[in-house]
Amino acid sequence: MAEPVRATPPTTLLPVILAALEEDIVFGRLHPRERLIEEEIAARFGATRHTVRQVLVELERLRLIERIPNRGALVKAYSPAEVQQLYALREMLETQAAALIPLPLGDDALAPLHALQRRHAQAVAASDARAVFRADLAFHRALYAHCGNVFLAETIEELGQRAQVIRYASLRSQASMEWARDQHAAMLDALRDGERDTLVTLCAAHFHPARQAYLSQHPALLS
Amino acid sequence: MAEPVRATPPTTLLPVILAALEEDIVFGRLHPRERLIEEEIAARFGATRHTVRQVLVELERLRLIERIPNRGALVKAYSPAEVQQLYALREMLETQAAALIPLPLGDDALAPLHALQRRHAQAVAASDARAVFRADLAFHRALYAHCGNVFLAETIEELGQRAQVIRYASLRSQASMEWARDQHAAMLDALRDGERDTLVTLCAAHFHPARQAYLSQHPALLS
DNA sequence: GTCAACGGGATTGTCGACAAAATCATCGAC
DNA sequence: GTCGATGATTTTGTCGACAATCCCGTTGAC
Repeated sequence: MAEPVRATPPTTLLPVILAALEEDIVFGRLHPRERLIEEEIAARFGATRHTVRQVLVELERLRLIERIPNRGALVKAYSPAEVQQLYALREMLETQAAALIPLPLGDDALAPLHALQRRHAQAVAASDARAVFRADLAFHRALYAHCGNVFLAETIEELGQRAQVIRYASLRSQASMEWARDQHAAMLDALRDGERDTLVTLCAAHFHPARQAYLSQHPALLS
Repeated sequence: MAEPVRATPPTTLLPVILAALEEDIVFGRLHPRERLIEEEIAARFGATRHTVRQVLVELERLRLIERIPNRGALVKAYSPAEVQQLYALREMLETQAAALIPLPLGDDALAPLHALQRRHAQAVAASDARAVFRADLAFHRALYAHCGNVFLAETIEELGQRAQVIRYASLRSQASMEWARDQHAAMLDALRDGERDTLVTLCAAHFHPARQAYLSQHPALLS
């Protein structure tokens, strides 16, 4: 149990619980292999068990938990080999997507990206991990939306969500967050100036520190 | 409504309904945009509405239907542009996966693939569309399992499932099914002989006819 | 001492019924 | 004749309660 109950309007508790549990997992307040008990969660949020159940289904779809019939839900754990493979695939997809974005990107398209970049930078400045998390997600989604392939963009986002647990290991350090911020800025410059190679390189290397951090922090996850 | 009720043990109706609806959609007995009504389905299979509801959630996860809050579930439709993009991504991923499979593949690994190939060939010979469908799926899953990246294999399979609705447009013709069968055989030869270029080319071109068939059959899906 | 059967408590799964929302046909105003 | 409101009907969403299953500590036999 990590956070106190949050006062909310009587209906639509579902998205609140979903976001809360998502963050609990991503920020490591719930550890890999930890069990999620429906009734506990229901009590925490003042919701019915039915609502919690739907949230768990959704978390399973996001691959943040695993649900075993009659046994309950566990926070998913990734072995080092899986981390390597997941990141290899992400690198492949994001490289391809970066190669597909039409360059240079016009101001109409750049403006929203700059806005998201500012939001991210502000969150970093405020050391607000939760805001950094959300802003980073939004920035990458907006970036890859320009690759011209809805399914590629969707797949990249899904894999990003799956990697959130891993990524957070690096989000913890202020230095890493600042590094990501500067990389985002460099990406925007490359988009503006039409520097394809720079962009592709930036996208490919963007998440290496996260992988490293996770592997060094969880040396014993050889399940 | 397409099929009669099937007598089954009292419990675990869920997978039965899931498989039935999946085939109804893939084989075009349920058309794009057609509405799936919970109570009708429940009555057809003698299940409770709760069970049907879970099936619909699962079908949504497979991207075969779309569920709109308070409005119900619709069979998903793809616009020509989406079909192009989906197939472009599949081609990219399957090409990469084919490039990652260690060659030549040993007999231990080839034997199960040959078995699946035989199953597929028999289904084609019997003109059993349902069996062809399942066998084709199993063959490709087993093939790409050798690429060494679980997530890549999973993603390929998911995109394949999403494309099933489209793919079936070509599965209809006996000639197309025989063509697929011969391509599978050629893939196995390339795997055995270590002919990387042949394999990659085969994998990349494997589903072109399906895309063409879908686009020519649904010219008006420009939603 | 080990292991298998057993039971109490905890946890998940399913059901029937009711509530909320959307759809559709009808009706009236302009 | 078209358009917008109104109410009945269809359809989906949610709830509380009960059933099934699993977990785990205990007991007893060998």
